[in-house]
Amino acid sequence: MIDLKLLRKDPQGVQARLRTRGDFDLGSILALDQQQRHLEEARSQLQARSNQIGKAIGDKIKAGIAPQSPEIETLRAEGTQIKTTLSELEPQERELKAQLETLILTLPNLPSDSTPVGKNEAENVEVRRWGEEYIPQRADLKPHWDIGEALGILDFKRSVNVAQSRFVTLVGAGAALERALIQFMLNRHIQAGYVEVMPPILINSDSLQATGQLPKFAEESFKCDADDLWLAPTAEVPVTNLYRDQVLSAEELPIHHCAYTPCFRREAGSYGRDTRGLIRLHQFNKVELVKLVHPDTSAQAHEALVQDAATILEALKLPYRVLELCTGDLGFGAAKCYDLEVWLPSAGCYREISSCSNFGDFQARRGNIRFKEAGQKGTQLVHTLNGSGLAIGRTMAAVLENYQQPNGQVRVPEVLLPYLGREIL
RNA sequence: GGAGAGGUGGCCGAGUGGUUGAAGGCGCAGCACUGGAAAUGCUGUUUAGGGGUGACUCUAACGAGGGUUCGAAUCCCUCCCUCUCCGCCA
Repeated sequence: MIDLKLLRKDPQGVQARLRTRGDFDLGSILALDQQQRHLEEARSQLQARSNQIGKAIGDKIKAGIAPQSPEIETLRAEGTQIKTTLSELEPQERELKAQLETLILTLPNLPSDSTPVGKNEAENVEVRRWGEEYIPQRADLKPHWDIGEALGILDFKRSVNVAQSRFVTLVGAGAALERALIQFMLNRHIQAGYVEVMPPILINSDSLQATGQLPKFAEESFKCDADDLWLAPTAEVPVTNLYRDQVLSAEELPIHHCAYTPCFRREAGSYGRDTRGLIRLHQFNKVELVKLVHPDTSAQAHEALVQDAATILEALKLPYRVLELCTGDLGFGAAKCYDLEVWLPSAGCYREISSCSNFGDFQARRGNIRFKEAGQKGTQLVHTLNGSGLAIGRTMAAVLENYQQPNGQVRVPEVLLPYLGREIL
């Protein structure tokens, strides 16, 4: 959620920064805000008088004046009068506030000053590449689904029986590889200082609203209607929401978490895309990195987060590149975002495997996640960041494709040997 | 699923209609004491919104929403959540 005070103070400035992401109607928000404040002023003045009356009656009764005396009856009558007026103003104000909230919740975050301006993904900026010497140089490279099915470790067909299309069953070495990847990544991150958490993955609506998936992207998540709970689309949601409505002390920051969870996405609106393989499934595993930090350190924390995710790809010797997303391609809540894209030889291109975002105070304001500096008055909003470290299914795809051998076998990346206990899949 | 208890400030915890924004404690900050510290003593310390350049000021908030009343943390209703015991179950 963007800062309403900032919007009030500098509407042009906010408008200009938002325009780099699309068209948004700030005028009606400002108008509602002004109306609401007028009402609030009128209402609070009435309440002040009402409080006076209440106190005066109390004092008089205490002083021994009879409760039924005309003096008190007059005050009582005025009190009743005020109450009638208030009972009209209050619902109006509440309604305005609700409208205002609805509108402001649908506004995306302001891009950071350093985010390149651009219309869409074509204008993202490539920051660097790594590992081109590891790119397989052969003509007969197969896509990972062919490799996996031939080895009998990926079963898409029978998964349709069990669920739907866009689900997979991992068999034998496939399941073992998935587990190994999870374990390997978590161990790395824990070593780097992240505290592992295993959060609930059925989550409530407040949580989704705090991190920005609601109200705008309800159709992207699976919902258990009977219980008013949702399947987490990413561990970002439950992990960040561990701190919702809390006041942390400054010394508790920074908070670094890593988490393995399954993730569930409806992938509405991407029906034709990536229909085969592990790239776009309704259910997939992911190791996520989440940080809550002091605002002064969030930029560095972001760079470090990207590097922590990239380290995994380097350890697996998977070629990748780093993109900085332009304003037009930025996720809803992100102020700044780097994508890591891994090399997929069968497609001959890089595909997203991690998205590392700095949300600034956007999520913290929605989720009311604050911290207090010892000895200072008031509270401040934390900055939240997160990134995949990494998406397991896509990593598996990259491993199968980059490590495939001419005879159809797949070599196991060196760093996974201790986890898998075999050199060949 | 059945029975009961409860939701109060950063935390613990009092408080059943009128200076209760809320006792007390912890924590935190300042001061005193000390060579320095600990201990101790004193003082201060909620958040959010509005108005004002500012000192400051108004309002709201004791799980949420409604009701009674001139006045509600306190009484009534509805909902949500947590805990304990029993049952069932991975």
